[in-house]
Amino acid sequence: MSPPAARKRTPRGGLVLIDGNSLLYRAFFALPPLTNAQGEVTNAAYGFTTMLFKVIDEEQPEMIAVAFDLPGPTFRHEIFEEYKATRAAMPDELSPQIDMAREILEAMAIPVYEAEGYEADDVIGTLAAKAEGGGARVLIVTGDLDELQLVSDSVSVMVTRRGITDTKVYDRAAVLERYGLASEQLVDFRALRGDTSDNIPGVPGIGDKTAAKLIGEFGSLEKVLENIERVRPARVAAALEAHAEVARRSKELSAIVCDLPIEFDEGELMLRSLDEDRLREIFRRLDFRSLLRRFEGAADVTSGGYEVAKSVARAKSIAGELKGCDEVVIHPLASPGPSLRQPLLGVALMGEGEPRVLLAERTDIGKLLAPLKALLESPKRPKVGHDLKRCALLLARHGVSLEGLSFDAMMAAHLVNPDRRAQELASVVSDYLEAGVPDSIADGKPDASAAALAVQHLASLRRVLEEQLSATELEGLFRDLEMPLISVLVSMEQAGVAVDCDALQALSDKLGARAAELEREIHAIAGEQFNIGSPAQLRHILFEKLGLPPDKTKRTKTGYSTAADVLAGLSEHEIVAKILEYREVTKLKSTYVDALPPLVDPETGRIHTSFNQAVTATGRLSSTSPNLQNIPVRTAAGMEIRRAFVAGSPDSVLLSADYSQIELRILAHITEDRNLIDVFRRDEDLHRAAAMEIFDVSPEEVTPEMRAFAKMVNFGIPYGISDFRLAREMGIPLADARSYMERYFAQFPGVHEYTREMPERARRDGYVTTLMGRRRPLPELRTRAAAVRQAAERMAINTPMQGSAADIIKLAMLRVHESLQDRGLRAQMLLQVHDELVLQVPKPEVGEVSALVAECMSSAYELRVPLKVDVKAGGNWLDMRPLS
DNA sequence: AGATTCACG
DNA sequence: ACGTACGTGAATCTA
Repeated sequence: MSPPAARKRTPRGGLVLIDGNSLLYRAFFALPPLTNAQGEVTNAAYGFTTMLFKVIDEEQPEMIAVAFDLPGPTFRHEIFEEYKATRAAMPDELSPQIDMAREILEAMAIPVYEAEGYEADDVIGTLAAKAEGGGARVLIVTGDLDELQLVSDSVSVMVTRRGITDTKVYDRAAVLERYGLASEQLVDFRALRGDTSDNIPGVPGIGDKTAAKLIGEFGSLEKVLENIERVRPARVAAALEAHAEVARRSKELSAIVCDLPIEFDEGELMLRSLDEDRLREIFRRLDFRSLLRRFEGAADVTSGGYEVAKSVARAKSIAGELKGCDEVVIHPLASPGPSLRQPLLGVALMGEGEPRVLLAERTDIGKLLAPLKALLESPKRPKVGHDLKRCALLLARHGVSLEGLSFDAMMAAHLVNPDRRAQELASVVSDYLEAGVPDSIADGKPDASAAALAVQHLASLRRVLEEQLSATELEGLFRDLEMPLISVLVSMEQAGVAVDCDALQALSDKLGARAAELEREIHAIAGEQFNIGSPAQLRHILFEKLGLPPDKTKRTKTGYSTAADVLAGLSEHEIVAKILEYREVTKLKSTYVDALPPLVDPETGRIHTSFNQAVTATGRLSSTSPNLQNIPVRTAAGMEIRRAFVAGSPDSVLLSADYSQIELRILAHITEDRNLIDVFRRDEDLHRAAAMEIFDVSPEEVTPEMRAFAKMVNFGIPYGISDFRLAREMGIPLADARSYMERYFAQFPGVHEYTREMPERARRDGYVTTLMGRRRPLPELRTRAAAVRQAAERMAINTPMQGSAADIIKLAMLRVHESLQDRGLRAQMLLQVHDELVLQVPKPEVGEVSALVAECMSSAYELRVPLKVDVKAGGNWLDMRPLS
């Protein structure tokens, strides 16, 4: 990298304006508290300076300036005393860093502007307006989204996102995409919505959505207020009416002043040569080593003992080196986030020597990876990493299909301790290695030194965790189940699932209309406008205004519960049913119908969920962004959503295969309960059979109520249900529930023994295990606090069942995936929903695939009872017909 | 950020 | 004496 002194000046380079305070604040909170040799904290000054160089390097501006706030009140405090009143005072470690930054700017010959009684953004707004008037292009750099209001045809705004180096540049189009508004309307938007960080009040009850909708519809705050009678819903209109003055004042506070009396002197703004000697002195004093290197000649090999490679030539020689190694540690450099949409900025690799960091700076990452493609794709060259699924997905976007996944530290750490949610690299390292770790490592921040450190740590982690796996007899599960499953999940996530957005749009309109209608009716009954979505306001209406008797046994921390089951049992009052329907409709609309279409990948036209393999304490997968494991199915309205999940091509169908009562079959297997085993072997109706036992009646005498009761017992057992809860759910006396449970246990003695013995055994062992040896420590079983201990006892009962089911379907997934490949079928697994697999299948393959999937699933693991699988197929996830 | 509610197995 | 069914993820309200 060339020192900035040698930078070229492009004639049309434009003006860069930097919000000094905002960037320093961002850097201060984003970076670990770095200190120099004297113990002074320097993180903010360091981050600010890095950012400054980055912008100069990348933008090559012709002119540049930095604006700062001055201490003391501003004109905004005169308008509104409380302005920024909630803001904490500047941290002690930050203020001296502002002086450091000023000193660096002086050495770099960059002018600083400030104005008494105004903030840095007013100064920036003024300079931007003047520069724009003179025909210059302007780029504003800040950490403050409020400055987006300054975006225009020739002014764009670069905002920091996570950390400081991850930024996004907003032009008019980007503002419109994010807010659905023109930049000029953002002031109006903020006036309505308010801003807690600046303590700008806004209108109570109006959030992002409503504010954007109103401004989009009417154009400006003034237009909204003029047309207040046209504002719907009435609740919002009332709020506007009551707080119109606040909104007007909020607008005044929010608007950046663009006409301060500041002289605009092009000569002063021109980017000039910096004072290298002085800068070197400052950087040395502050211990800014990586910045110092810029002035000490180009050195690719760093002092940290790793090499940064930015050229294809170096990539080739690294590929040569790594060929001689048994295995390769690999760690991607990318910003955190959904892997399929993240750009890959580099890759750290380590064989037997020092780490090598491929960094895509001027060369496309695909070109850098090309020499390593064979190595990365070879199943015979084992790969070690952390979250290899993410790594594989990032590489796949550049045409590299990572194979030979051998050791994933995230997965290993999860198996060793599944109750620990945070499996980020940094926390795994700090748990298992005696090494302090800067947060930057796990964040996967595009930082070469962090990535180099990461691969070094991974090599050590691998040894430590392997020992732990072996000590807990988890190697088999790790090696033969979880590691191979990673590639299967990669292929499922890449495939994605097709969604009919038109159908969802139509459904959204329908649900929106219904919600509005219900809202009107509920307000009419209540006799006032209120936010039905606010439990606090709802409580007030139901229990105080309407005087409904609350269920005093159902209290939350903030008052009486208004959860659906409580509400349903509350009263016959007509408002209750309407509230329940309102809840259902708004839930479906916001969580699914409106949330799914924006998640469709523009490149594939499909939704790509992320399956997390290292989250649940029982070994299940989980699914995020979006969660496709909780798509509605239970209600009529919910089913419409499932119908929008489609095969994606006219010559394919969706095929769904699910295990029938897998957890209870596992229970039969574990307990060896004669009666339960027989029920499953004879493929009887389990709930009917249980009802016959409980009520001592013949098959024909079982009434629907009896069956429903037995069903509840059957489903409750795996959770360790209490007689108390059973009585309440069923609305029967406790004594009755108790005697029915006794009858149930008398007929299924093995089950009874299991529910008594399992917690006891687990207390002795300290953990429970699943059929395939997955382990969950339950130290709470030894605590004296009854509630805590009993909760752990229920986990001891539930985890072997839920966890074994997870083991079995994971094994089935491996076999399905492999069988499809072996047979050269085009069918593709898309989703796993705990006991169900969903595939997309070309129509000609349906017969073969259906048989294959059923076979793989039912023979995945041999139990004392058959594993029954039901297979269905159809054009969407709802309308499916049974196969097999 | 935490609490509440509710979607799924 | 104590609380009362396991495991998740997401949207929304509130402080």
